Amino acid sequence: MPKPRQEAMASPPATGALKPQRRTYSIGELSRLFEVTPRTIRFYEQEGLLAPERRGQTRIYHEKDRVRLKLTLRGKRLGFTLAEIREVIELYDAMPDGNARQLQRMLEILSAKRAEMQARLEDIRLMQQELDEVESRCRSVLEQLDRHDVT
Amino acid sequence: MPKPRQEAMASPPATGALKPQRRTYSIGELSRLFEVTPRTIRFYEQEGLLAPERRGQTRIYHEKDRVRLKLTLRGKRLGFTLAEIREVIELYDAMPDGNARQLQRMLEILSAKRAEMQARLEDIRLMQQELDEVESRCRSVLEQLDRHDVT
DNA sequence: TCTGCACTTTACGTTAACGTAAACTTGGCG
DNA sequence: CGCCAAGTTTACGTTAACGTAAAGTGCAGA
Repeated sequence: MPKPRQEAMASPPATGALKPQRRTYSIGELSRLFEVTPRTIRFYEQEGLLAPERRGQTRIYHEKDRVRLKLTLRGKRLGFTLAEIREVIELYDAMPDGNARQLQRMLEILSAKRAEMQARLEDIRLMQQELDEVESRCRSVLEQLDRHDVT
Repeated sequence: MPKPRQEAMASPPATGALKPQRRTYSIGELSRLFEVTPRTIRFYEQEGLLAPERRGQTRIYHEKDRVRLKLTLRGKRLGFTLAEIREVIELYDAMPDGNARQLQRMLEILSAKRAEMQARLEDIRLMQQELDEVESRCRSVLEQLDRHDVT
C-alpha cells in the first residue's frame, strides 16, 4: 500500500546551520518530499489538519506544517481516519491556552490513544506469528518437493 | 474506532471436549461474536474472504471461517484493504497444491508483508513517543496552573 | 510582450466498505 | 395452521479520501 517510509531527503544545499533553519516549502516541494499529491495536501488543510501561511493567494508551509503532515501520514498508515488524526493534532498545539478541564480531557484522550496503540501492537504481533507459520509451512512443502524431485 | 478486542466469549455450553469441536455458526452467531453486522460478513464473502458451506440457502460457518474472519478484522485494524487481506488469506490455504514457482512467489509476498509489519511497528513506536511528549507537556502545564492557583 | 510553469479555486467523479430498505423463504412452535 | 424470528437476495444510498478536469492568477525568463 504506502511505500514512502521517510521524506525523500531533498538534499539540503549545504547550509551548515542548526536544526531550526526557518525553512519554508511550497506545496509542490512538500508533495514531492512526502510523495503525495498537492491535492491531498490541500484536502488535509480543508479538513483542518494543516493551516499554512498565505502569501497573497499561495500557501507557504513551515516546519510546523511539515511535522503535522508527517504525523498525519503516519496516522494514516496506522489506519486512523483523518478525523481521528485531527483530534490528536488539535491536542498537539491547542495546549498552552488550555484550562484545567481541557487538559484533563486531553489526558483522557491520550490514554485512550495509548491503549489503541497497545492493541495495534498486539495485532501486529499476532499477524507476525501468522506470517511465521505460513512461511514455515511453505518452506516445508518446498522441501518435500525438492526431495521428491531429486530422489 | 474499533472496540471489540476479542470475540465476546459466547459461553460454550459446558461441552467438555477438546479444541476441534467441529462447531458451526450461523451468520447471526458469528456477527455477535465479532460485533459486526451480518451484512459485513456477507460482503466479505462476496469479496472472496469467506466461503461458508451452504445448507440449502442458508450459510453454515465452520472454525475455518471464524479464523478467516478474525484474520480479516485484524488486518482491517492494521489499515489493510480487503483486497490485500484476501491476498494473504489466499496464500494461507492455497498452499498444499502449490508448485515451486507459486511457493517462491508466496515467500516473496510474505517477506514484503513482514517488512510492512516492521514499518508499522516503527510507526507505532514514533506515535507512542509523540503521545509521551504531549502528555508530559500537558502535565507540566497542569502543574503550573496548580501552583498559580494555590500560591 | 509573450510564454510557460507553478499555483489557485470550483466542482464533479470515483473507489472501498459497508448501511439500509424491500420483498422473499424457512424452520420451529403455540 | 399461522406467525415470528432469522435467514436470504437485490438494489440503491452513503461516507471518507481523494482524483481529475476546467478555468483563472502571478511571475520569471527569452
